[in-house]
Formats: sequence, C-alpha cells, structure tokens
Amino acid sequence: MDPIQNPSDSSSSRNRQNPPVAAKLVVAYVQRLIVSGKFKAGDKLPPERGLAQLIGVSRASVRAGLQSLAAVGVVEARRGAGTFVSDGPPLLDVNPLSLFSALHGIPRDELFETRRVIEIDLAGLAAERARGDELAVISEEVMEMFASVDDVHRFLIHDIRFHRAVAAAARNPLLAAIMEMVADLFYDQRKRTVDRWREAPEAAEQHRRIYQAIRAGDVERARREMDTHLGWAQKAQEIEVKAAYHRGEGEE
Amino acid sequence: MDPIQNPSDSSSSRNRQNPPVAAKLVVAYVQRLIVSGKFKAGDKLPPERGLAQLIGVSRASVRAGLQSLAAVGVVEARRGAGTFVSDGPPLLDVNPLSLFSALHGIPRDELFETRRVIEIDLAGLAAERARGDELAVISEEVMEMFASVDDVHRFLIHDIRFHRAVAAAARNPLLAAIMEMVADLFYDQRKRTVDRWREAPEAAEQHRRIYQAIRAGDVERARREMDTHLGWAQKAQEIEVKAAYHRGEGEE
DNA sequence: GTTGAATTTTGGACTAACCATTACTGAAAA
DNA sequence: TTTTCAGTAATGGTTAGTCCAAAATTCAAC
Repeated sequence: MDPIQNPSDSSSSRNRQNPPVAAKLVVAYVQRLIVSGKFKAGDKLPPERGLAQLIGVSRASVRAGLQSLAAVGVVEARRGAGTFVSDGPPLLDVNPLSLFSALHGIPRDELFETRRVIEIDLAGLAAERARGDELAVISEEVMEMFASVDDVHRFLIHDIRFHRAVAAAARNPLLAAIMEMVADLFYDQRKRTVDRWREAPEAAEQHRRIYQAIRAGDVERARREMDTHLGWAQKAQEIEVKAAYHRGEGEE
Repeated sequence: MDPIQNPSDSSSSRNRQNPPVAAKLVVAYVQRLIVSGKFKAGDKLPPERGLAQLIGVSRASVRAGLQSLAAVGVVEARRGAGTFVSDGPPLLDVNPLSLFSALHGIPRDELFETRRVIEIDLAGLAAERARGDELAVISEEVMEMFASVDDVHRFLIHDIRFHRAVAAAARNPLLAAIMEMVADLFYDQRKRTVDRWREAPEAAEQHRRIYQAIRAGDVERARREMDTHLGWAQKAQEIEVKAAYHRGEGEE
C-alpha cells in the first residue's frame, strides 16, 4: 500500500490543503495527459481499473475523479464502452449557472445582461468573419423559424441553433461555449413557461435582420440588431413568466 | 459460489426505477432543495450516510452525486465537518475552459479576445455602478501593484485581485464568474513563464488609468482603458512566452 | 469558567464483490 | 466468402462493509 502520497501538487489551480488529496491525483493525471496532448478529443482513456493501477489509487477514487471531470464536461463515460474525452460541445453536465442563479437569487435582467455582453460581440465578430457556408447555416435557421411560427417548440429549437450558428461564425469556440452555458438558462426556462406564443413572427423578423447585418459584414449594425433583439426578448420573457405565474405554474 | 445470480428474483419492490443512472437522483435531490430554498448558501446539508438513507441509494452513490456538485462549485465538503452549500466565491473546481483550450488548441489571441469581450463590458458596468467601498478596493489593489513592482509574484496576485474587484463593482456575479474562469487561463500560464518583469510599472500605470475612469463614472473611457490594457498585456505575454521558449522552458 | 483529553460525527478512501450495457469473438448459416 | 447471431469478455454503475483522519462535541479535571 502507499503509506505516504507525496503531495507534490505542482500543478495549476489553488493548492488546497494537502491532506485530503487522493482523487485529485486522478484529475491531475487525466488533466496532464490531455494538456500534454496524449489524449485528444474523442479518445478513449484507459478503463477505470487500469487507471486505478496506473495512478496507484483505488477504483473508487478513480471514479470520484472522473466524476468531477465529467461534471464539468471534460470527460464522458459510456457504460460498457469506456470513458472518453469529450468531443463536441464542451458543456457542463450539471449546469452550475442554474444553481448559481438559484443560490444567489440572480434577477433575470442580470442574466440577460450577461447574455447581451457576450452575444453582441459574437454578432459583431460574425459580421467580420462569417464565410459563405456559415452564412448559409444561419440563414437556414432563420428560414426554419419562419416556417415554424405556429409550433413554438420547433421554433425554439431553431432559435437556439441560430444563436449557436452565429457563435460558430464568430470563430471563437471559447466564447461560443460560454454563450451556450448562459443561453442554456433561458431556453431551459422558456421550454417550461411558453406553450403558445404570439410573438414568434416578430422574433423571426428580428433574427432575419441580424442575419442580414452579418451577411453585409456590417459590424455595428449586427451588434445593434442583436442588442435590440435581446432587449426585446428580455421583455417578452418577463411577460411570459408573469403570465405563467398567474396561471398558477409558479417558478418551479 | 453462487452459480446462478437469479436475476429473475425481481423483487422489484424498490428496483431501479430507471436503468440508466441512479446517482443523478442525488444531484436532483440536492438541486431541488436548493432551488426550492430549503437549503440556502452556507447551509450544511445532511451527512452522506443520512442522505443515502433519505434518497434510498448507497453512500457511494451519494458521494458520486456530491462530487459532481462539488466539481461545479455548488457544494463544498469539509472533512469531519460536513458538506455545505457553497457560499463565497462560486468557482468551479476544475475550470473546464482550461481543458477546453488544451483540447481544441485555442490560440492565445482567441483567449485574449474572449477576455476582452468580457472585461471591457465589465469595466464599463463598473464605471456605471461602482460605489465608494468598491472603488476603495480597486484603488487599494492599484496601490499594492505600485508597491510591488519589484516582486513579480506579488504583483500578479494584485493584478488578479484588481480585475476581480472591477468585476465585483460591475455587480454582475455571473459575468464575474465567467471572467474568472477565462482569466484563470492567463494567470496560470504567467505564473510559470514570468520570473522577472520589466513592464510592471507600466502595467500598474495602466491599471491606475482604468481605476480613474471607473471612479469618474466615465463608461466609455473605462472601456477604452481596459481595451488598451488588455491589448498591451496580450503583446507583453506573447513576448514573454517566446522568451520562455527560447530559454528552453517550452510550453509544458 | 476554562482547559484539555476522550468521544462522536463526518467526509475520504479502500476492498470486494455484482449488475447492465456495450463491444468483441467465433462458429454456424447463407 | 460473407453474414448472422449467440456467447463471452470488457467496462462503467452500484452496492455493502470497513477503516482512517480531521473536525466538532462532550465532559471531566482543574
């Protein structure tokens, strides 16, 4: 057995108290292999039992470490198959922002403010950088929105995809990931509060304007249209929530 | 040993409700109690053994669930004391963005671009909203920076705190949390690449300018100064990294 | 009343199993 | 030879029990 586990925690992050260190070895281990490039996105990492032996801890600790990595979306476990380095959208499992908002009672407008900060710049960058294929994706989503003004659920899906497509066109995956985290909160809530929606045509129109500004490469206009759209969406959602509340659906 | 496992026993009294996962029950359980307000920030939640019985899963599963919540900073466990709902700075344990950048090979300038998007707005908001005590904290950090231009490590600490103080003054905890995630990437690297640094006085001066703009409530100037500062910092870091590389320290 | 040593509580870790799903292997069928 | 499919191995998910170490609590001694 390992009586002493030399806590040479030279890695990044704040060095917590040394004593309760064991499962963090696993996190550090996997983290190092990812950063050093030995594990790339999509790769399958060694089975838990193997990792346990490699690192010198119990399988339970390996699982604890992998659990942490999975919670922040770095890793993804598939029963029977293995544990893989996350490939696609790097999103958090337990969206911490949602808990965060619940804990600190963040008002809706602060959340919207955050979204505006990020998405306005995203729109501006998209106007600068979008290529033909990226524009095509964006415009398709607008088209689909117009085609589904009567089906709120379907509309929302294309709404999400539109913003995601704009983020992709901005060519900054990091910003895109952040946007998705934040935007998650809203769509999640809207799925519950909205069933009928009279404003869909107006929303589609606003998205169309954003698209045209991006297509024209007009950075300022793209930012402005996105700003307008999000401001409008904020008010719209406030009304929705109030209505839902009055219908007795509350917040839960 | 038992040759046959007799799975047809099917005393499905409390059988697995869902084939997929059961540890998520724990996450859902705690999550619900937080959202519903039964657990507030700082509260101590039931001991693992108790939770296990309450929810009806093994203690190992409880630990798995809490591990996930701890990884995203919702909960905090203190050995011997208990597990508490996170109170103070709500930051992630692992910082997924750091892994994200490693995985997708995000170039430094994209990271800086992200930081600029967020921090410029943060500076603008701070200029709008900062109160006296918040201004005091910011100015103190600038002061400390001037006082430690010869001690790079100490300087960096106050650099971090300055940006954090600005974020606090912007009164948007969500944006602040995001900024910290992104900023982490840089400070983490700089701690390794920088040992001597001739530019500290210039950096301190730039921070001073940002502070004064915020204090004056001049939104546009605050944004401009922050923009300038981050652009300068980006170039400075590029030079540092090259120098470190030439010294043979590489990237790792 | 304060101190300080036992005792209890509680999270951290380990072991040793079993289960459920997925992936793999290889022989029979086409 | 190729396809199919049952059997087997690999692998993550779960459980139970045990021990450890740090923190909190209790309570006797001063």
